[in-house]
Amino acid sequence: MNYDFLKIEKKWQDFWATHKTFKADNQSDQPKYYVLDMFPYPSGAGLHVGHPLGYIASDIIARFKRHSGFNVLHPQGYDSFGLPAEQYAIQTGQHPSKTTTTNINRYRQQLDRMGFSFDWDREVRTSEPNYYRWTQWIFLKLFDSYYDIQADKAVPVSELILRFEKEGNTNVKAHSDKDTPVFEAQEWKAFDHDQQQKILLNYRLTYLSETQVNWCPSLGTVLANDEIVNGVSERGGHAVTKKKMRQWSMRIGAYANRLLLGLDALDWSDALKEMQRNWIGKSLGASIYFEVENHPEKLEVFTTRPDTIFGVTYMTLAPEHELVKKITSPEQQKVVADYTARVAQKSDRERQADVKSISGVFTGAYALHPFTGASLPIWIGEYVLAGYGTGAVMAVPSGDQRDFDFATHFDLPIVNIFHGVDVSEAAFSEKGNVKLTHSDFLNGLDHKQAIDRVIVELETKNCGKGAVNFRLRDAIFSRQRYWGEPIPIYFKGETPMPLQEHHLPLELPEVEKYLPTEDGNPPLGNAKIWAWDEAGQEVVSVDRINHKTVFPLELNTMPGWAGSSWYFNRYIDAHNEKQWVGPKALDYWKDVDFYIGGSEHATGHLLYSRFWQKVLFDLGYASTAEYAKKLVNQGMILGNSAFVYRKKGTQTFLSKGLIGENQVEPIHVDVGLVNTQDELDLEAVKNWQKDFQHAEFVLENGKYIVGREVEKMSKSKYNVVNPDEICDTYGADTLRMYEMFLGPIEQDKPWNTAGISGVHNFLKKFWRLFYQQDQWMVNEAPASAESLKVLHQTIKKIVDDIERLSFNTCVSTFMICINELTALKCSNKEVLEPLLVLLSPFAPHFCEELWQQLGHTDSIEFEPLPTFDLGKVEETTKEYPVSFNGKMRFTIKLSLDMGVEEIKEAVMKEQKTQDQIDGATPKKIIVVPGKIINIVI
RNA sequence: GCCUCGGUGGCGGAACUGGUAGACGCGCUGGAUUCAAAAUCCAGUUCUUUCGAGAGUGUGGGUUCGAUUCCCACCCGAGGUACCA
Repeated sequence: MNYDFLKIEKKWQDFWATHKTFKADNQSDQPKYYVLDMFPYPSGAGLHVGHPLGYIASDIIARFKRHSGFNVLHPQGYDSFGLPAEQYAIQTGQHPSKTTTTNINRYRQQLDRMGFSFDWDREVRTSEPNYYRWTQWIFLKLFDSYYDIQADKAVPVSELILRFEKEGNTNVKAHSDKDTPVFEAQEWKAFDHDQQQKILLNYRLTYLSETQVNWCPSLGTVLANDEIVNGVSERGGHAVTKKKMRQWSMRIGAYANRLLLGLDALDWSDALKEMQRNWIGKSLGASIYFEVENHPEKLEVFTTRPDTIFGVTYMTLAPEHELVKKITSPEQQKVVADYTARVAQKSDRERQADVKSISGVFTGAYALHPFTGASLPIWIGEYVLAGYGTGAVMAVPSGDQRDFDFATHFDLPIVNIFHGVDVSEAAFSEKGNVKLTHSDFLNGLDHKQAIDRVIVELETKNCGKGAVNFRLRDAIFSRQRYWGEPIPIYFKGETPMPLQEHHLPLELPEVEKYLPTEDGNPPLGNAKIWAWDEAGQEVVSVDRINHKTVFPLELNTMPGWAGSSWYFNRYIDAHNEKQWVGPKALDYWKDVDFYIGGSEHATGHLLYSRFWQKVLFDLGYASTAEYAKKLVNQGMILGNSAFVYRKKGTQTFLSKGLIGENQVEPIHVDVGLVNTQDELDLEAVKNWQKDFQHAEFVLENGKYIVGREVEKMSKSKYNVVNPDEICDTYGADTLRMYEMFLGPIEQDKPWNTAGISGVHNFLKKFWRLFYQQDQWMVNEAPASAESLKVLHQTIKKIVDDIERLSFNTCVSTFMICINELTALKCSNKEVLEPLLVLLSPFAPHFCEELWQQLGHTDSIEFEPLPTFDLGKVEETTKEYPVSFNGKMRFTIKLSLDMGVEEIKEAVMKEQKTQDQIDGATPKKIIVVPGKIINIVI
């Protein structure tokens, strides 16, 4: 019997599906283990060999843990709301749900072929009402909560209202909008409903506000900071500008510190934790309030260098700063207006592009130095960002290079406050031991001492305080798109009103057009039935809005990250109709034990989901404050692009070796047209694209050899390798093992189909220990000592390596094992049976089949892992290398249980007989038990 | 610029806490088998070499009896981030 992988793999995939082998129970006496993959967005392109890398690794863990006696939860689903489906809908008019379903079916087919042990009964799709109902429910929970700074957690708004009724808001310490008014209990009670709601909105964890947003005209939507890369949209690379819009936001800023502190306890890669830390961007410093001459307003700045306060010679505001309009002197009105208008027109990209050119304008107003009372001109400068700190800086040209450059450019004064430092050429921004000068009460103090002192002084004078600032901004939550979760809110005038829990799901309405409306409303503005009848408690026709109980519903939808911020919880109890997750199921599964996915989600999904988890934890719904204590980032599998070389301006293509001095342009050709020797199939390439039909190929040694380059796998580079094709030619088990064999899981590595034969041969070799020319080889005779030693060494190594996620060395270990057993002609059941169990996480179909051939009737999946016997692995004696001054001279066979002194004695004896060193006396002998003996002469 | 990770044969990579560097696989070379091929098996494969040996893990230093591994400086690559005050 041959190794017929196609037949075997089909057989076992069907078996697992019909027997629901991987269905996990929410109740068990076994310990639980939750293995999670980042769920895919089902794109139209299908999977390439890079996609399953993480799924293979997590599947190995899941299967390994089942063998180790765990009740394993290993679910999978689809993040199925998103932009590509909607853009396809705009082009074709096809409903996105239709294309989404098609794509999901294709994904499922491809996933099934690879033999993953997913519990598909728990599948979630974020675009299904029975799922997004709970996404909306979480939105309502956020709407109904505020962040209490004293309790350091989210608390229901009902408690906030009780406090307002009792004592107003003067003593309430909570994260809230800056412009929240101060009121007493009496005043609160006197407010009407709308006024009260408006104030409460300033506290809610999700709130409406007029904010500067990143507006992408091409996509017709706002974008969150993490959706913008290098000043253009992450998707499509379109320009992004600033715009003021009334938008829903999430008060993630309230959690900045906890999100930062929580990282320490997580078993995530340092790189990823560092990315989140930088993104959160905590800095320590001070807030300082400057009086403005002849104006009641105060100018607040944040600085990390309050110690340089006496070096301040002017102030700079961001062009968007709200005080700009108020304080600009009449003479300066025009230049200031021109300047701010010019800056507003620039896109983020343009603004980032000319970071080096200095621009700015004087407002005509002056601020007063809090200690010296000196007049400080207030300027506007592009280099000050509206979004960071207060959007205003105190400029210290001697201590900050940007301030220095600005001052030099506009001829503003520079005061040197650093003793013995020359600041004529550049600012001194080090925080070393240099003492301050020209700094009044700070004279003679160093950086650290001065900061402490000046904060005390600021606080006594009531013009500043020590402060912490975070770079992390609140996350804009509204998207002007169709294919996303509707926000469960309707409007009574200006006041947003939440739907009640029992009204959910608020289902996405049908629309005729998926584009925004002509008056700029989001696509939901096209829906005919999209108003809320308060009396009937139902969604009704928009025509009825003038009726007194019928109100418009929110037209924006939620962003892509909403559904993915909690899906891992839903898997735990995916069919619960009454709750987001049932407490009993949650209590059993709790959190994710092993999470795997790409590091590109560091500042998006992985931050937002931690935020939501903490909110849900504070409110008593989630079981832990961090849902994934262990996270692994799989690397990318890169494509091995193939190039042909066209002689400039001709249709002549030169084989790689013939390029020489010729001017050529490299052109991508499909990697499927090239064999493992880099030889191009000329007939196939002519049929592949019209451009090549009349091409002339110049060959070397009768062949056209292509050039190779490693790049990201992508359709446009024609370097995509389809896993289905690999499964057809080599089988899923080979593909699984080969992907693991390519290199460390966390590392990027190039795909090379040529290398796969090594892994495939391994499986064939292993098969031959069972069958040779149709003859069943397995015998029940006791195995030889050598065979048992090979077995036990293998078990030990594999178990160790899986634990440290070194899957590539696991594959090598299996290969060595089978090579040795083949050499020993070992076909003993005693050896092969445990090996099958050990190998089955890697090559599950292969092992199930042979397991059955060995006479078992149940799946190998729950077979306990074989244990190793150290006595069989270790020998009682061992060859020790003996080196002299680190150089190896001879080996000596010693008993393992010898003590260090005994070993030394034996070595000395041996050394004398060998007469290796010419009469020298050893200074010392170093013995590392089990490893090496070194003699120092 | 700053932060993080990495740099080992022709290639992917191994060497886990300092202990015989290059496991395993690809590729390549030679051989067996075959009419031939495929498949399979065996041997060799870091470089240099006067065949004694010598050099060798990005470069230069250091610690150590001993360094791919630890320390310092630098070079290169990847990812993140950036007028962040």
